Amino acid sequence: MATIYEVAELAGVSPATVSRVLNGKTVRPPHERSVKAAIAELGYRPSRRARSLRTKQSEMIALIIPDIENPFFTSLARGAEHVTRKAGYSLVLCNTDDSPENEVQYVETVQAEHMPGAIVAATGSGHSFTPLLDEGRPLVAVDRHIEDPRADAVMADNLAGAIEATEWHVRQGRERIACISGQPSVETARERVRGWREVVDRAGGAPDEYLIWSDYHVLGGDSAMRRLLSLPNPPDAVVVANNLMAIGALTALAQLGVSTFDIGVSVCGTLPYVISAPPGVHTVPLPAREIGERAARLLLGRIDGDTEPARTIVLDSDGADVRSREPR
Amino acid sequence: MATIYEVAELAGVSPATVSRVLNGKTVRPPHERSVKAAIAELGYRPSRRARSLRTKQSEMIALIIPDIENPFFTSLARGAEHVTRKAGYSLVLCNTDDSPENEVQYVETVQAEHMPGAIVAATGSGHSFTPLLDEGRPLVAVDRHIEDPRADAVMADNLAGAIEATEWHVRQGRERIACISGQPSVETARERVRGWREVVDRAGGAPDEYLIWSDYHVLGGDSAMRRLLSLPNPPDAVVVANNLMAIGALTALAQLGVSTFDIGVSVCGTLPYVISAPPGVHTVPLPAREIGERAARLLLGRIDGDTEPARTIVLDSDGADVRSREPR
DNA sequence: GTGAAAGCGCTAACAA
DNA sequence: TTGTTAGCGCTTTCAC
Repeated sequence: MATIYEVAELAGVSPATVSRVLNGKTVRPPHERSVKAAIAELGYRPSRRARSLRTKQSEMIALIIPDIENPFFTSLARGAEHVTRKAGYSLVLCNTDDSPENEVQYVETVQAEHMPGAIVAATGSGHSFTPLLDEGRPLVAVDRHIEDPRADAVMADNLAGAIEATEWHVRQGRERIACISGQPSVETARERVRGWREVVDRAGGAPDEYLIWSDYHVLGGDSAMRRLLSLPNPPDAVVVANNLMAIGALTALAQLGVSTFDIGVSVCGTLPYVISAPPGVHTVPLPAREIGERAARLLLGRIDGDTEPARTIVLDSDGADVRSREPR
Repeated sequence: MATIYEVAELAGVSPATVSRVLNGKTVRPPHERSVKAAIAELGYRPSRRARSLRTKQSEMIALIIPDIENPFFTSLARGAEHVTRKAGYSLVLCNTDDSPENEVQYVETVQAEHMPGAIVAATGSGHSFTPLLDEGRPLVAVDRHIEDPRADAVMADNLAGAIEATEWHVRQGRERIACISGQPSVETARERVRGWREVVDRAGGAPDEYLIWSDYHVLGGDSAMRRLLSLPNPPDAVVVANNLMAIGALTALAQLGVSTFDIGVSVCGTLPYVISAPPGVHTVPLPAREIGERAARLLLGRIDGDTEPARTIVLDSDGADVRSREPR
């Protein structure tokens, strides 16, 4: 690959002048022309790493997520990629498999590559990311908060979503509404339980066995649903707290020959590629793509020097702003 | 962030010695100890960009794919990420939306960041990538070939898959087997049509209207299926050439109230998260994740200096090797 | 085995 | 407006 020196020599100017042309500084037109000609002739591309070493900037953003195979994160990634690409940034895909060790490895990568910031869906509390915040790198949490007041966040309105999911059952005339959620260490799992409980309590509450803390995976939804069905007094409706568990739960129903007429299912999240939503199934979409887009825009703003206090952006099912909160 | 000089000073050695410790060269044990202590104390991380500028190497690989939201590419990405992470490399997610302009932009990113190679599912012939091959950067094509003998490739056995998908219908006693494929410019679409035709021709062929060149998207599958059903002499079975079109086709059937008993469906690819495969639906899985893993391993080998002639690795539905071909 | 010094390709002062 | 020069943080000769 050609260097700036070769371009300079071919164009008959100094490397500094080439640099100026590259960076849109004012240069006398004839010089500019010959520099551009030389660039074209040599097929020259400025070296980002050399520039980066000098300017201490980098156009590389980390997207740190637990599972790219979960369609929620896939859509989120798509949204983030779209925005970052348009801004001339590249997205580094960091899949952690929900493992803190992998998170730490990727934190080190962010440091080693001097990435100016990251979009993060953390496993647990997110303390792995403290080093990055300490160094002043902006972080935008997505889907779940990071336990650090310096990080921005973009989230769905999980409470409202769970309330809507549960109220739908009520409107259908269901009276024994259960809930399958994720692990209690996960913020969204807790929030959705809170929404479910709020509605259920208004109608006199639900027995303890109606709440199952599962794991957000397909198999977890499957076994949770089986457990609910085997109860002495089984529910007539279930709120499922995420997309993958919903698939598991619906699979269990299908295999057991139980119709969604007998037991209604309402889902916090979008069912990926449902061939045709069975009757009795309701879905409260999660604006995954919009979360990714908003997070990317927020992060780019921070990188650009926005020093406002950290914000939490909450999006409703349509991806519209619910409210913006000041630092927690 | 601390630099190698600060570490050297704290450890009472020269930067060169610190560098040697970092790179595992032989250094007198006491020195090594004090250097390591200094590194720990300062929380020092070597700057990859500085090292990269000096060594002309980089641990960043581009994954260039048309659509991360297609579960096939999602799984492929997952496999590639897994392998590259273990090898200390990072994956840059390059989503092209099937647009050559975006491909070109990402080719420029690969150059600017001096990435040593890329995994590529190209739009069209893949000529966008010639500059990279000209510079000697190894490329591994996935899913579809690149029209360049210098690029390796890892693919599914699409011909065999389509044959199996079609023969399944034959075994079910179907007699009028149609095919919904992608655009003829796409290699996999052509291969799968070839497989379908091979089986169908053995049984006396199929009318022209039974072959639909659609577009690999959900809506394409939907409208293609509707078109087939409205034929004067509609088929009693359909081979659908990819996962997304299969979803569209099945949705159409469901909406029209046609059962898969009346019209069998056989799919080249994996149906993502099917709640329960309807009877009369058959699936020939595509080893997406394995393709990603193999491609990553192959690419890392090339980066590592493997200069054997370009190979095409073909994997069957289980992800096992079918054969390896010499350059085409 | 270790240190001094040069240089990777770029940008930013500073002079001219 | 332009060129000269120094330096970003590292690795790698080359002496010692």
